[in-house]
Amino acid sequence: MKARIDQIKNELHTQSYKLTPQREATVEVLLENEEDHLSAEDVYLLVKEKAPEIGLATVYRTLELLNELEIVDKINFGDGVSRYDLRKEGANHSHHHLVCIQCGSVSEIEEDLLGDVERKVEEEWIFKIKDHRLTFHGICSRCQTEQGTEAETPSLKAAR
Amino acid sequence: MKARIDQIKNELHTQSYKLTPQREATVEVLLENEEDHLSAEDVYLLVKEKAPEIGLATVYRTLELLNELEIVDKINFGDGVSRYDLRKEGANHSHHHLVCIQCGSVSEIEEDLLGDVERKVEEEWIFKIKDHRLTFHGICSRCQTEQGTEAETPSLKAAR
DNA sequence: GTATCTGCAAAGAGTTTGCAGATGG
DNA sequence: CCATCTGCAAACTCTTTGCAGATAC
Repeated sequence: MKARIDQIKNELHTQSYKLTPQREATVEVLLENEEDHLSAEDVYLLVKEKAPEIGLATVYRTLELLNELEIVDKINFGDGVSRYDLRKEGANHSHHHLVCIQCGSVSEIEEDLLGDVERKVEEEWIFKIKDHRLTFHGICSRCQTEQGTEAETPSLKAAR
Repeated sequence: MKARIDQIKNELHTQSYKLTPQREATVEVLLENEEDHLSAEDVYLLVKEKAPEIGLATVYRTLELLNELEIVDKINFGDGVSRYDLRKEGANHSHHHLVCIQCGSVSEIEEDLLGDVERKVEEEWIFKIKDHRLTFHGICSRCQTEQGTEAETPSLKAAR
């Protein structure tokens, strides 16, 4: 994790972006919550704990920047907010997501499931694939056993 | 198409929703533009040609209703707008999309490519899949040949 | 030193909602 | 008839932007 943060700092340097404390704190928050698909607001609140003077606009600007540098993926689960998901080191494809329509939890699948599918699409539709988004909506294992559990992740409003 | 519209009307009836001229016009527009991934605004402008008195709010309400009845899918390609995509007759899974990052065009893949993948996910992650969203981002066949074509679909702002 | 970055507040875009009047069944 | 639906405008939410002062390099 130490290594990863230095790597990101380095990436900023190389592209001659300044490494401000705000950007540093934002990256730290993203690393500390890698599993969590945070919205800009979520990130803002967490960064505020480290750097109380930060403004929401700066968080948006930083996330935007990190998205352009392909350090995070901006994703969207159909509720009204963008979420920001750290790319795995060296990954050039976004990973997949399982969104539970009962409790709202989101989990990740690292494994690349689309190798065969992509080969087929590139060939049959003559489409040069650069990235993909794959999300499954359904019932997570916990909700399948624990009947009738209510929303656990209030920040994820039900996809309308 | 005549059949499909009656089927949708029937669906509304069955659920005891009223069949107003506004709803009828909206459904017609969706059917006439099945290929087009219209935004609410797009739908509004098209419906206005048939029924000039309609309000944008009604379009939103109708699209929302059709989404709940699973007649349309509300989808999101990462630009700021929701798009509404008519489900194919009898389809219980959303189809797939190819979004060109050069010209912004969106095309569809009807074929279900995810059979094997879904079986694997359900088994290994113990996740009961109800629906999926699969979008590929890349270069469409036309842009691969015609070098440097500019945005053709101005309504699809580049995903930020 | 100075181009870049920041916080703030205001603006913008998309979507939702409250309400009073209209209307489909 | 009357519950549901509509148009309008205002409200709301998320995100972006303009600006003047601050700061990394």
